[in-house]
Amino acid sequence: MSEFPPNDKQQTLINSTEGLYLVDAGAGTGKTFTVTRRYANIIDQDGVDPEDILLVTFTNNAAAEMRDRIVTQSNYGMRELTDAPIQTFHSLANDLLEEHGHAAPTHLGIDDRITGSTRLIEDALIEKALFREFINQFIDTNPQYDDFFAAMSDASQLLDLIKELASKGIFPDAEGWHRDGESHLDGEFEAFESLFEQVNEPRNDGSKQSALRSKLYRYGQNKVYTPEAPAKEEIRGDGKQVPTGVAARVFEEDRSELKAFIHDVYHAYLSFALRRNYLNFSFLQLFAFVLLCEDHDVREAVNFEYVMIDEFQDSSEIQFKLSLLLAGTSNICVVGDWKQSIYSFQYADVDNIREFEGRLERFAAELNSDHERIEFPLSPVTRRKLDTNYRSTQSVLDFSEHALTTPATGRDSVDVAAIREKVTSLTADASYDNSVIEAIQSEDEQEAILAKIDEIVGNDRYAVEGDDGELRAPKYADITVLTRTRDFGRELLEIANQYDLPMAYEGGIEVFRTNAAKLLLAWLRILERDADRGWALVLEEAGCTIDETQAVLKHETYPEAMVEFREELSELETLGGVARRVFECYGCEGPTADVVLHTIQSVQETTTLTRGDVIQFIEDAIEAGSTHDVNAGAGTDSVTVQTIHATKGLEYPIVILANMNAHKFPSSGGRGGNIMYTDPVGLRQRKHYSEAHGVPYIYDNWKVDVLRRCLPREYDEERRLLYVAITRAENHVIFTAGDSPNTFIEELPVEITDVEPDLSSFDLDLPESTPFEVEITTQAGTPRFSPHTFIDEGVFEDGSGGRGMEFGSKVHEFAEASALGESVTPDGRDETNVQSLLDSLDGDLHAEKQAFLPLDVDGERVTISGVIDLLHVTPERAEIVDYKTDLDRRAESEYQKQLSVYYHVVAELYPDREVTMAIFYTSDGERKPIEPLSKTELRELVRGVRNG
DNA sequence: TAAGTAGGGCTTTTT
DNA sequence: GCCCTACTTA
Repeated sequence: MSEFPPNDKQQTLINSTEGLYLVDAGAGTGKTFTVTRRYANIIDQDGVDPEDILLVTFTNNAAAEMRDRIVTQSNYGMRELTDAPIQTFHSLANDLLEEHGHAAPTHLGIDDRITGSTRLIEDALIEKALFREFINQFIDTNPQYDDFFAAMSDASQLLDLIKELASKGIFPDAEGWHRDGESHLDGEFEAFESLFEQVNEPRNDGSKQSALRSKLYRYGQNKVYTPEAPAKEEIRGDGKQVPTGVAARVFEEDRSELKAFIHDVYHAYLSFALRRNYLNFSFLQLFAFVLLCEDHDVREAVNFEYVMIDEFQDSSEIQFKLSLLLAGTSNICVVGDWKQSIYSFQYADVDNIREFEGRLERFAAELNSDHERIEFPLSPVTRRKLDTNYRSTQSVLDFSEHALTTPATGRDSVDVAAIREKVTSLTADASYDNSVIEAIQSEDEQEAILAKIDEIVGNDRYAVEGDDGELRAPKYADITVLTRTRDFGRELLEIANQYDLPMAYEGGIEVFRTNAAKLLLAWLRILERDADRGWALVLEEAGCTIDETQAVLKHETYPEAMVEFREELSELETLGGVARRVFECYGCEGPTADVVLHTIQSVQETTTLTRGDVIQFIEDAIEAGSTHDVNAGAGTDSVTVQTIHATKGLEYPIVILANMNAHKFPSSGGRGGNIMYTDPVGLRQRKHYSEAHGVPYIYDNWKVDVLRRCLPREYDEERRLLYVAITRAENHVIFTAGDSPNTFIEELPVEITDVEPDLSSFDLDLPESTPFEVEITTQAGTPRFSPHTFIDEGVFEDGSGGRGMEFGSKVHEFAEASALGESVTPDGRDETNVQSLLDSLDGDLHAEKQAFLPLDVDGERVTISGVIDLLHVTPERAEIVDYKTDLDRRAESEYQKQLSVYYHVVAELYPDREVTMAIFYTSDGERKPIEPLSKTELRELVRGVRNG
């Protein structure tokens, strides 16, 4: 960035030191430069000391950089600024608690102290392990909450909820909730109702049902509701809209017990953490807030005369409130760019910057409700803009704006005019504009990326600006590959290594998703209980096909060398030793394996985990994709791969925006995952538990099912992510996609070119073979054709699939309910038919059974397999039932072929029974008998498939 | 021909 | 849970 001297707008801001400022500083507009200059300007005034100015950043790196730059721009030296409050919210909170906050927990009715030895738990996985320890203990000592835990699939999700509440400033105290916290848990009916009405508007001038009604057409499917749950027809109504009364009906619920439960878990966990002498990031801010809120002397003692907050779009609700408590005057300056707000999962709330004035008023009023805590005036707020971009060409800047208004899905409608109005367009400072903006698509996307990089390097078409300001041909180091997911980047890196293309991954790697960690997990599973899941992976690694693996698992004929290795491992005393031996055996070395080893050892040291717990820990780590920094020594001239989130603030001459594929880039917005969630619908539990007929049983909560459908999916943050990625580029932007380009890339004003990657000039360097040579001698290993293969080959028409599986699980559900003496209200056509079918049957039911039929075709052994929807066995008969909708009736003859595969298997299984087949139609409940084809006829079919 | 219904495939980011 | 696509219905 060449921004010397400051431009007019920067200079104005640098000079405006008194009063409230909201600064819209877009990408590459010299924000850091201006902020540090402003800081230098303030500090050079008479009577102002470094400790009077708070400068908040969001990363420690940013804080260090700010400090460096201030030193070069002010009369102060590094030594004088060492203790200056230029830091993150978290480290500020840490300092505050250390100095003044030992008694902070008492304000929440917790009789424990924060001490100098209180640790900060930074590793999310370690905290999760500690939380699990806590919650198990809590469950044991609080039997009154058994109902709640019974309805939860994973109690550790409560930790996410606690952290979310903490980020909003909702804390428990001894009696209830701190200050007005509880009101946020109740939700607001008006807010919910307006959401409800929005999604319940009929579309196409009233001729089309509302989005909500459309979504609810599957209400109750694969669900078991309590008998009081209204029928689908009642919920959906018979017009174009869901009846208005439904909004109130789903909202109204007595949540007092649920709130009490959450309160007690939350409060007990805070106590547990303090007792065990640790805090997490959230609790650091929580106690700092409580301290500043309740201890008026401390608050007044730490007040700052000037407050500056950088990257304000990344702040959370509690951080906004903390800022107000920390400010002693109205000299507050927040700097940020709403277009770059991409950290909502870290509780960043983009409305802090978008609705700045409104929130300022509201938060201050809340804080002043019982005591004058914010004493300075809240207006006027002066808005300022920085709009000269020193990074990119005008082409890149103009193009980047499209990202903010691009529909993310086929039906996503964007209010283009409204967004454009809020965007401050940037003007490029660059004197040239040579940008190439292009998109490529290939079945082998990763190879295509490597080929593209090879094409770019040394190519004047992609010229970049050199240190002397002249354009020159690009090097590897000029290129960065940005992806949304770490997965893709890691795989790309592996392939690049195979082709010897210089590439380095920057940022945290999901070390537990590497092969080394998966192998370790597999062997631990084998040691623990000979688990099939462990053996399967180990066998696969040794080169077994899926069929061979299945055969080995079934007969437990594990290869001798592997059994010996297991014995060897079982004699090792520590898990660290096991890990080391496994890695040694498979030749896993290097920094990644070291990190896995180190983490396993430290988990065992800090907690009291058994081997089974460690298995669970690794499973969590894989699932959570938890990352650890790995120092992979990269060469000097190499391509950088990183996630978009990791690149904020950085810039590269050439950006390759990869993996622009459907289901990859525009991912789930909205809210999901947690079983409990808040705002605007209040605290809810997804399932609830009830005692019926003395047998515990869990029902789905129909109200939550409806509520969730009222909360629309938002893609705004996805668009901003795309924007952030594009604005990293100084000169060129290249999008890449596989065979399913997403809507974004298709809607952006860039042409997509199909390419065939040519990597023939590279030397392919494949990894070594595995340590176990396995020879499997069973019938398995021959090609196996499933009915789906037939479909793929065009022998059967498409149209089979999910219904049968759904039917199978329905059968389980209903049968289980019936065994428990439950009465489940059949809801909808499918359920009614399942129920009537079950009523008409006696004997044994087998749902979702897989069958394999071996056939000799032209002297070769071929196995055909498939899933049986339902097998009904009585002493006399065995009936195969396939479940179809009316939709499929026309394909009856095709299903006859499929069912016949099962027929012969069942006939062999039950030689003394009469085997029959039937298709059960859901539309009218008709049960239609089907005649089986002979083996000869099936052989003919296989021949047809194989000969094309 | 537009609207409604059903089935298949997918599901992340980290101070 | 949601989007896309294929199919049915009025």
